[in-house]
Amino acid sequence: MLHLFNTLTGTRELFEPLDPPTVGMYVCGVTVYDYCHVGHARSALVFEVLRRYLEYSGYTVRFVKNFTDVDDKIIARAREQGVSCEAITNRFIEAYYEDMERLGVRRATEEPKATEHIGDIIRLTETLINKGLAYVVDGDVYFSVAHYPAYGRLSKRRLEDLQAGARVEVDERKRHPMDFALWKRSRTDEPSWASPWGPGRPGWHIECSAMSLKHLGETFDIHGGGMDLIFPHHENEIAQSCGATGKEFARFWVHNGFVQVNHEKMSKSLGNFFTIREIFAQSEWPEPVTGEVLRYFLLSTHYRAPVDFSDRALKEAKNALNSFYDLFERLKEPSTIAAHDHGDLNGVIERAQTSFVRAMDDDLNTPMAIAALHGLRGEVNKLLANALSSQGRMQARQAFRTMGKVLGLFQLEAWQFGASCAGSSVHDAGHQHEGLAPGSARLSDDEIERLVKERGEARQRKDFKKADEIRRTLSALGIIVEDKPDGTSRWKR
RNA sequence: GGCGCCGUACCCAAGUGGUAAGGGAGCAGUCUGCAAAACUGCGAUGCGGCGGUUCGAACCCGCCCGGCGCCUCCA
Repeated sequence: MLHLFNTLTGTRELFEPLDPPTVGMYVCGVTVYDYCHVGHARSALVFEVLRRYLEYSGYTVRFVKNFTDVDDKIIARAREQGVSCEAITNRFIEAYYEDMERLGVRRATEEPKATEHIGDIIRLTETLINKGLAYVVDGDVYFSVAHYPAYGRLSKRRLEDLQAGARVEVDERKRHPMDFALWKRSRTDEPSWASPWGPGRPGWHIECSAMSLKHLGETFDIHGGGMDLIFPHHENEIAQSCGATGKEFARFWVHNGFVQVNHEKMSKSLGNFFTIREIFAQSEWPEPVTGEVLRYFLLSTHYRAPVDFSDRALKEAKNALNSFYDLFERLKEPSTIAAHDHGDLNGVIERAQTSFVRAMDDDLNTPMAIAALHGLRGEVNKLLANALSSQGRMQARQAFRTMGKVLGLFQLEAWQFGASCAGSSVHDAGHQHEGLAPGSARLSDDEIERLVKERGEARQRKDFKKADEIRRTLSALGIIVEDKPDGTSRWKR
């Protein structure tokens, strides 16, 4: 039974979908005017994991994630570069997909764009005007917060408090300083669409109301986004949606915490952000490995807590993953043990699964879920030391795959991860590593295999001096050689 | 000024009333030709501080200290 922290109520609540087994979930995506940074990655990842876990729990998820492709910053960026807004948005949507793919973030079931819903937005705005919740001034349309009594429900703010703190210059044409634009009159060189109020474009908040309404209906299960969206964006969405339909809007509001650098929020204005592509470009690991390391790092902190980004943290994530993939490689090695001899494997797996589910059910406690996987790692290592049949080994690997899939971890083959590889002095060393060469290693696999074989031969004739010399050579190139009990060796980068 | 978050061992990080998970690093041991990996053992009498409630508090309440976020675009 999944429990989720609901920002609306400020408490952890039992999650039950409105219309099981379907779950309707809307998450605010990105404004496509620049590359994504780690903060965007975290948000995308958190809600993807929620989606994966809901699916793991047997639900069918309708997952809607939007692109904001009309916005002041997009216009500014286009002007700056002397290109059209479409050129900007197309470019960064494509970049978004590239980044997400490298992180292993699956696409949502629907990914609507604001510009494809102008008609819906206009109709919704008209409804709000007709209901007396919005008014027109010189081709602009504003939402009237004073006419929506529940304003502030999500962010727990009172209009009076907001008024006192408002530091922005007040637009004299607005009836209340907190009134916000549903529709903005366009200047001549800005993108615009015909509307009952003249040519213009939608305000920021209205698109999410219109798109969620269209794709998920008036009331749906989960609405997510970064904590910084609670106010004003989500507050305004609620006002618009509930104002227009008179119905409940999203039932659960889920917000992720920030990625920080040196304990400060990672943001454009502070200039302390790392784009996802920068991290991949600078990574010493192969691309799929870097993606998994980032996932592990981001999921090893609870989604609502802040997480501090650093090279060191990434390295720690890599080390932790190494211990899993090292095990997976050993699980692949052949066993002479009888097929029925599993020890207490079934019990061990069952207990790990119970802990894993309990953790995930508890407001998506991924750090605890990861701890359960570490527990299983230790148990399987012990069983392996006491010998485990080939069948048992496969079963164990499959358990890691199944639970790991919820977090998007453990799906690679050990050789892809750069974990221990069977050396040429052993069986089936046929793995191909082309295209995965990490920046640090200059030797080809063939050369490494040759040296490992040479070392094996030296060991056989007890020429340990020579053997150690070869190992040192390889070690200097970042290649670790491990000797197995049967006298053969495995290696890893 | 208003709203809110965080502070747990050297580092990361769970735990939100019943007596401190897990990972990394470190140290010691087993194994090994030597290693590595794995396994075993060691490590906070204490959870920012001070009070209070309670049979019992890291968890609840109050005050204080330190760090941060939102209130303006922001994942």
